[in-house]
Amino acid sequence: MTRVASWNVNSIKARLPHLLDWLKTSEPDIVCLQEIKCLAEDFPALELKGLGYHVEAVGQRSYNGVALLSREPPSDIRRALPGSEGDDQARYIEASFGKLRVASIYLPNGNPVESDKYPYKLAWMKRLATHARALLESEQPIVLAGDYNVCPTDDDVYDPESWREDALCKEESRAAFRILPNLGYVDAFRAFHAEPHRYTFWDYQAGRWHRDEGLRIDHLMLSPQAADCLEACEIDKAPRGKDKASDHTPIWCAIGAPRVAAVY
DNA sequence: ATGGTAGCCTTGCTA
Repeated sequence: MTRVASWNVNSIKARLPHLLDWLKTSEPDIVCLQEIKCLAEDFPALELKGLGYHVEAVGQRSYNGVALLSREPPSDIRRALPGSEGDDQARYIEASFGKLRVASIYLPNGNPVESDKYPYKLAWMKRLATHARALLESEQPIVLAGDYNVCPTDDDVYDPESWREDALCKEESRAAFRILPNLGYVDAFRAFHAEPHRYTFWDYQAGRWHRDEGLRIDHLMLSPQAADCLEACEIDKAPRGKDKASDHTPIWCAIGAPRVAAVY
């Protein structure tokens, strides 16, 4: 059984104590981090190696940045989406851990929608979908994990009307996200939880956490071969309630041993 | 009551 988690930490340096605590109590096998907000060379790798994790990061100064932590050493590391030539934003890393392929994704926010950030988001999502489709040809278990900056439906938003024209909820964003399930990827959280108003992000402002007014924007999207072995998926709200918390909280899933392969 | 918070360093920008 392999446990894969995703957590937008909103600065790895500011969140290192919380991350170390959470790793000790939750013991995930693979962790996908987003918004590390530092250069890869400044990532606090020694502290994580002390807990037995391998570290691979794609960073940039101040903004963005993604990383993979893993018990098993990674192989075949990809550090950008195909077609990202000339795009220096650190938003994608992907690697293999045995037969499992895992990506840590920090999808562009896209606000304000009148700016060039929104077409950048949609173009980035198109590149992600094209790559996600190509990955399926391997017929292997795949987890595309991360901060997608998309609320898939109104059930994933505390106040859908006020968010309807936001880049996280606009219909173009939702349609671009739906390409993944339409290709065959499974939203691991929704495989177990049909109830509305389950969130992974609560804004720092306006008491959103204390009112439980959040968004579900962090997703674990599983290829059919991974979904076949999916045993659990949960949002761990505890880290969001701590002092000096990230505005996101971890989501994780458990993937069991492969079952008997289909025979034709 | 048109704000509020957090993190980076570019004390404005991003979210």
